[in-house]
Amino acid sequence: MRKDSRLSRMLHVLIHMDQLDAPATSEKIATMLNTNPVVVRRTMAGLRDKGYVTSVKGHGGGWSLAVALSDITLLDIHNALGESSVFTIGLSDEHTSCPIEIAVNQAISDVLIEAEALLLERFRDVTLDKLAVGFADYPLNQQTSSGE
Amino acid sequence: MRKDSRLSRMLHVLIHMDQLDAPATSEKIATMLNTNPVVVRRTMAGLRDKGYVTSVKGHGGGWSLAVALSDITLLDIHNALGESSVFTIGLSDEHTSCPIEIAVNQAISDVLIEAEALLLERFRDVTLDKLAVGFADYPLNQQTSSGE
DNA sequence: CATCACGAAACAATAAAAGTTTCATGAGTT
DNA sequence: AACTCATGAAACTTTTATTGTTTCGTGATG
Ligand code: FES
Ligand code: FES
Repeated sequence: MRKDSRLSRMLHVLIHMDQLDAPATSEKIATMLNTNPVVVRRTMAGLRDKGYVTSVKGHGGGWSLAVALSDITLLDIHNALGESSVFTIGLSDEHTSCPIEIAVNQAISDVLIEAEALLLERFRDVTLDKLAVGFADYPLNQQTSSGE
Repeated sequence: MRKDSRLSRMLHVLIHMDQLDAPATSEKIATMLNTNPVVVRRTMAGLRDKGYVTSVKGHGGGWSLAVALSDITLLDIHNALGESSVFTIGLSDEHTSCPIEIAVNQAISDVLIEAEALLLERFRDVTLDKLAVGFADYPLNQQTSSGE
């Protein structure tokens, strides 16, 4: 089952951004993530809509943090990415009037809801500044001539 | 993100199978699930390997429950299906030596592990006989002339 | 006014899961 | 023994969500 690493990647980016003076361009972020600028814009758009980052066009433009890392939680970013569900597990819907299917789906659903609630609760407890430790000199804008 | 409804479907099938006298063929199960026999065999193979069902070739062959529903838990079936992870959320691995990526992944991983542990614990608490209620007359081998 | 960088939309490539086809084998039936 | 039914296994095709790409428009800087 395919994994969605956007949360991990965006957190990584945001924390690096906090160490920058100038905005980070989509191009630069894309290089850092081994992807391309359009994908970066697509993903960051959700964060901008929620007000966590701002984007500026033109010369010297790019992406900047709009709020302090201490005011952003994992849950904030998770929500901003608009992921439907955190689980790979889904329910069947072929026999919606079959009492057995109903009972089975109810049982699974109960568990998923409880587990997701715990997960979101934990995500809400972690602010990004707690993760910005020991960064030393791994800035986003550093020219890594000797790659990776 | 794609959903995996195999757990829900297999539970449904197993409970219906419990109400049958004769083995259920892959063909019959496939019809019930709006899929095809090979997919059914592929999925049920995992359950057979763990001993929850048996398969018999030839005339009158097919799939049968090997143990009582009360001796099978949601966790058993979940494990038998061999799903790697229950989450759509993955970790990044582009900069494995970057302390920020490490911290981010650690934080996410901690939460996922805790949430998955809760989920598996709950799955272990539910035996299939608890779901086999009010089935009335929806047998797997019933000829539904007036479809679905 | 030239360049930079985002925004948006359309399109192509990728990859995982599901679906399909084919053949072999074993188990009952006649 | 011959026939039919049903699983097992392997190779292949289709589907679909996501990612990646291309192109053009717009605003901002110098
Ligand atoms: S399968 Fe449960 S009733 Fe059609
Ligand atoms: S990005 Fe965190 S260091 Fe290369």
